[in-house]
Amino acid sequence: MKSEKISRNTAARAPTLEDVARVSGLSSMTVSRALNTPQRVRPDTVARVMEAVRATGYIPNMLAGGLASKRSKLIAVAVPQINNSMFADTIQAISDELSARGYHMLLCVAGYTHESETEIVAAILSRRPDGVVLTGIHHSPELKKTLLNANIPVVEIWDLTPTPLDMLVGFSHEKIGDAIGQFLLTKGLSRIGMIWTEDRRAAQRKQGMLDRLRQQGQPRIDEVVIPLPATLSLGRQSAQKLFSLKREFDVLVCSSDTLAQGAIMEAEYHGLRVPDDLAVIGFGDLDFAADNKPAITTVRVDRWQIGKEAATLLADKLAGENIDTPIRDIGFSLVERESA
Amino acid sequence: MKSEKISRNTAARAPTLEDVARVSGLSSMTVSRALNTPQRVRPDTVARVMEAVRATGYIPNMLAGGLASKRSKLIAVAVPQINNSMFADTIQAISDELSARGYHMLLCVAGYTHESETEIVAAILSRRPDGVVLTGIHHSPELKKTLLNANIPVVEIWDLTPTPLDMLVGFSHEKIGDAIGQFLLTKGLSRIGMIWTEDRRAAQRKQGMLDRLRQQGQPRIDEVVIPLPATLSLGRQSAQKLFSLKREFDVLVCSSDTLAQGAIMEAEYHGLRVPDDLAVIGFGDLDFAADNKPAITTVRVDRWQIGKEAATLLADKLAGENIDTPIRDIGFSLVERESA
DNA sequence: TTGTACGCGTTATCAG
DNA sequence: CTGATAACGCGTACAA
Repeated sequence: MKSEKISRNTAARAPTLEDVARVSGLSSMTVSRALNTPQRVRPDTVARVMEAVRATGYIPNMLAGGLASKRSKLIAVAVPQINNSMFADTIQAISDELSARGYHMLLCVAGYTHESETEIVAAILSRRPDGVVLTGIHHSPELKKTLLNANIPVVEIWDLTPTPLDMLVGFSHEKIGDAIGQFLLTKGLSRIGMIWTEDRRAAQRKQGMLDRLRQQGQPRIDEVVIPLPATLSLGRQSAQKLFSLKREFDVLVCSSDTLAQGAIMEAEYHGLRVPDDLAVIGFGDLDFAADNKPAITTVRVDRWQIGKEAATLLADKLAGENIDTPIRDIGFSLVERESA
Repeated sequence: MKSEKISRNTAARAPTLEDVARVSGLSSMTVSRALNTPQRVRPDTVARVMEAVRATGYIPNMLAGGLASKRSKLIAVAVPQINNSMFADTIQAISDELSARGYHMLLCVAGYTHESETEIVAAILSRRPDGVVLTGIHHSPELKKTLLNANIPVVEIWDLTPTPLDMLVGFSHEKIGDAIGQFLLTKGLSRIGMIWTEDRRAAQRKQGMLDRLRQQGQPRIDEVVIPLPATLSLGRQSAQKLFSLKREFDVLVCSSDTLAQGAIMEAEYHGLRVPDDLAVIGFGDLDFAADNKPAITTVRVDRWQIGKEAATLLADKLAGENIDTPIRDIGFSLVERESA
């Protein structure tokens, strides 16, 4: 018995609530309360507890706490990619807002496929997060079932649908495509080159654009499809491919500002003046778009706001507040600058 | 008693190991083994378990598992910022490697101050992560004590020191500064403008550069200091400020490629040809650097590799492997391209 | 190969 | 306001 104690001590077992209780001469339950709901404990008792916490170097064990209380104070966030300028601000905003609300963020890369997302989310749920943020609205049936079954708040982001799993913060990619199409029509830009990434949301924007353009007859479009993530290099290469077609272009429409920046660079390299000889349109209003030379005409979406609202929705709902508008369309704006 | 059971059922309580055991007609312990160490269970028993798992929709509870086993399968990662191109690739690499090794990533924004990092890490430890990744090597004494006390593997990244807390993957900022200084000397670029962010690692690079330059006499340097994160816009503005000094510059040295890109843009806007009239140097070799026009002369560091090695070190150590080289200097290379 | 007993560290609940 | 007791769901250690 005695040797056991000694070995335990030498193993430097992390102090527990029990240890703090012993040192402070209180029960572990009182210590727990002093830490979590100090207003329900006499101030001087709280002080005694705090003193003992310092003395022991106690650090709460949220695994145990979460198990007992069924609240993990964890929010799981699934994104297709982390090193993608499009999502980085959103993730940062989620993280900031969550930590202000006392939550931690479990960040998972779900990729762009149904399969991986489904597996990832199943794995995620084993952490018993209090809430989940999912990128996009297209999920496998199993995913939906699993998530509904888990019975925790979910926010889908970066897209729009009248029928979200639970809550949603995003915008309509179709409408953005439509707006771009309208813009092209208005400007009389009919010989179109597209530099487009493969993901589903980009595809929706493309569809919206085509739908609009086809109202005025069949548009002439040449397209280069590229894998994610979009880079300046891919933008240049793709523009190069388009130019090598030896066809005249009025405009290059790109699925991200990064690609647009590359396309502009390549155009100028080929002696084309932007926008006089060739217009270029991007998407995202990334931080360089406004200051690029020429400044990039693009579609602005408030990536930061998406994250902030998503986190706020979750935290509010978990705080028991009533969510009157679980669907938040944060909209977008076509920002006409120099490049088109 | 009976009503309790019913209420529990209607409350749709998540199925537990016990439930799976009941359905499969086995003990919960066997189910646990079938799930975690299937090789120690008869194949047909495993099959029965899997069947029951499907039937019940069981999802393991890692809070309970972690509490019992003292292994959370969680790695906490603290970075100053998420939406910072410098760290994004590293984070992505950590995430990828960790998930391949069966770990999840708790991502925390620690900011650039000691205080916040210390608090963050204390909060982190309450999740009982199996390991921690910290950005940088300068930590508060309390942080070190807390971390050492937690007795878990730690990897510090993005910097170099002979005395890490535990393990380390990074490179020497001083040496990079030295290399840049040497480059300037070799090229005869003596009228220097600096566009520099405020963070500590950038300061180290600056110091290294100055030390080298001073070996050849007192260099003439004008500097614009900017807050993080670095943006193209800040690069342009800073260059503008420098130009407004009405002094002649041979070179603009920037603490990141993003700033360099902006500086180049602003220089060209002022009718200066890069590098003929003015050289520009960046840092990071971000994905646009090589394809910028002119291509940016910069210092390449393998941000991806940092993340991959950091995660591997942790996972290896946690797997009980012996780590012979806990300090990994991944080095850097000065990439001379068009801008300088 | 499978099962039993117990403990992990905390919180909910109810009693004082 | 404080304390005793019983979960929470799982894995360790040992027994069968």
